[in-house]
Amino acid sequence: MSRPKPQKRATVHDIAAAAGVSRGTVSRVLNGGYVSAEARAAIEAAITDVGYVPNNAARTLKMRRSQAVAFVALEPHSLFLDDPNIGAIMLGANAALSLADHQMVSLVVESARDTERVARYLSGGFVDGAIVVSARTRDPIIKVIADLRIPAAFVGHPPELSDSIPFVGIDNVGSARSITARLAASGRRRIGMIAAALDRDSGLDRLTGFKNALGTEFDPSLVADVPHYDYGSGVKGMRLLLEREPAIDGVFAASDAIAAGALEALREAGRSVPGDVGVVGFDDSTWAVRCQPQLSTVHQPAKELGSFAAQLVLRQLAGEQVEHHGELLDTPIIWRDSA
Amino acid sequence: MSRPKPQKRATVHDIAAAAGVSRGTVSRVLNGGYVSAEARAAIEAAITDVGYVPNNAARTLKMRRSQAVAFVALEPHSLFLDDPNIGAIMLGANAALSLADHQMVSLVVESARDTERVARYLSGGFVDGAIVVSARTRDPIIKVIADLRIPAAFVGHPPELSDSIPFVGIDNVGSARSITARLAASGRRRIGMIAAALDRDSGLDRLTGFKNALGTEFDPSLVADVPHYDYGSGVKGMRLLLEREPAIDGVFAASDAIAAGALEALREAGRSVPGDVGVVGFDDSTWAVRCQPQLSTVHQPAKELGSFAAQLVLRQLAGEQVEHHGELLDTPIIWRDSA
DNA sequence: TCCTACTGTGTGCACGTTCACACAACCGTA
DNA sequence: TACGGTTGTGTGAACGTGCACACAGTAGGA
Repeated sequence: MSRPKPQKRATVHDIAAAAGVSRGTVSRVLNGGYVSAEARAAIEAAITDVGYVPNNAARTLKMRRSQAVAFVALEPHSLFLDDPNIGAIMLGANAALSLADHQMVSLVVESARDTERVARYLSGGFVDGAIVVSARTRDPIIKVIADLRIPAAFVGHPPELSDSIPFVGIDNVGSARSITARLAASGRRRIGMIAAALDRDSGLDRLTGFKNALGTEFDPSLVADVPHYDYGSGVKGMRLLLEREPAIDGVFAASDAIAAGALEALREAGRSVPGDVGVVGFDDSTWAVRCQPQLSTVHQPAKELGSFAAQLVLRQLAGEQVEHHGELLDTPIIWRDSA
Repeated sequence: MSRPKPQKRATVHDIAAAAGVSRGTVSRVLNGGYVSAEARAAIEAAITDVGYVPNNAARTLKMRRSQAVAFVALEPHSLFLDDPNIGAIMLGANAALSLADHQMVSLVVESARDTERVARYLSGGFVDGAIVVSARTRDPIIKVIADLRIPAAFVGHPPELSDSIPFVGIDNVGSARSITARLAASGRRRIGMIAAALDRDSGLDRLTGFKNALGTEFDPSLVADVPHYDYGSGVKGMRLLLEREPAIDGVFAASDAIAAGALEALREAGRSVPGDVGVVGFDDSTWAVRCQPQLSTVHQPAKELGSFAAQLVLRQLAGEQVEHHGELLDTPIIWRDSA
């Protein structure tokens, strides 16, 4: 296997030689310390002259600090292609890390092969901490991260074995209960739910909140269980509900994408929204305002989630002892036209 | 500023001591070489015993290879929130790099501050190469990458100063021409375009293709110029076109998101699609099948673009001399219901 | 004059890894 | 017996950086 040429690059030694000083003085120019004006000038000239850039690998090795934090995205297929929130979470995290002069590097885990490689990457000293998004309870990477004892934070409900790792999320149970209650308060009698991702806490919690809101009126036959938070699942779920209960007049969809699909199925069945059926979603993603009619939904503060998770990691990096029970951000209900 | 505890981790020295051998032998177990069965067994036992993981920073420093490739996303706001393609491109690149046992780390550039920090990261030896997506011609990071002489590849049309950097893209001019021609062939007389992102080559090229297809029939007043590839721009652009030419009967939208917005504006104006107006989009993103009616559009092979760009970088990493004029992938036209 | 404080500079070492080299057994053959 | 090849192991150096330390010169005060 042919290796490429080493691509020789300037080091502190080279600029030291060029400026006629020692490596130590160069280091002091770069990192602060007592340096005479003429030495500083000569060194800075030499630096721009040879186009010197510090070698991060060496610096990291010595300092045990890489100034980088990983953003680990699990199940990226559904995440990147169906869930518009992930982008906002990333941007929020990036902004917060950027302010603290840290680099965010995002890692995509889509296969077992990836899990192993990412674990190697995380443990290898390239990053100081990790933000983990959308972890299924059973994902092996979680145990890896817990074992590494690397400063970390979860976005979303924490998996059970992560009691040592802080998290930030939203109150899925409470939010689902609130919006369902509001839907019921608008006079709807037969309210169903299209529940998704019941293998994840977010999915389970939204279902629980729905049950709580309806209390004794809850009818299990009015819950359609679909695998994903996506549009296609919404179409299928709504068709199923209409088949089971033609008199249905209210639907809580577990995500905006699902709600959009439900609207399509309702249109197909000749029902008007919100006239015949009231529909509410979850996320307040870009889906919500694209639909006809626009969706009433639960606002998920995606950017803030990313930003808060980044803070959690940064605080641990600063040596602070972070309380581990996590934080839930507010989720205001946005009432539009679909219910 | 308090630094966190060094978090002492096992090194080759530790396992060497635990197994009663020298560091060299441990290295040989890890990287291959002549090792006796009993030494190997003792070392492997010690490794799992202390939970040893190699330090990548040290390895990178010595080897001058990090086995990581950066995925640089410029303008992430519009990219992550409006353009569903970026996710697919990322996944394609990740899959290809994963197969070659490389780690993809994606970097988000959203401000000047980011540019500088990412430049430092790229040049600091943490990555062996870079894939750059959606580069505006004028983005400063491009010059940085060119100057670094790091193996790189662009997704999309290459900016002018990147003649030393290979790229993979699609034939925006040809694709736009083809789908416009097909729209014209279906009997439409007054065909307009909602053109977007004219500060990017993709945007300019799609407009050029549109002009080419219409030839002498091209009417500049039927081009609405909007800033972004997003839904809102589509709504505004279509309203503008309807105002300028009420008799318009065909529209080429520069993206599916724009086309979706155009459908909304047309619905609002009481026009039927495809009855009164035929609409075609570009990208074949998830938008295309969410719309009512579903969009006729140009399929953009997003996953393949990512994968191909990764190959370009990997080939350079393997020492291969890559031809620099780039490659254009096929973009079949998908004809659905909107025209 | 001597001591202390401050400014400025050079040298050695360590971070954890890989690799080249030296060397030591062992085996088969001349 | 002596030689060369194979298998197996240990040692030293180097990758590029930052920091502790040593040291030199100057200035001010006792």
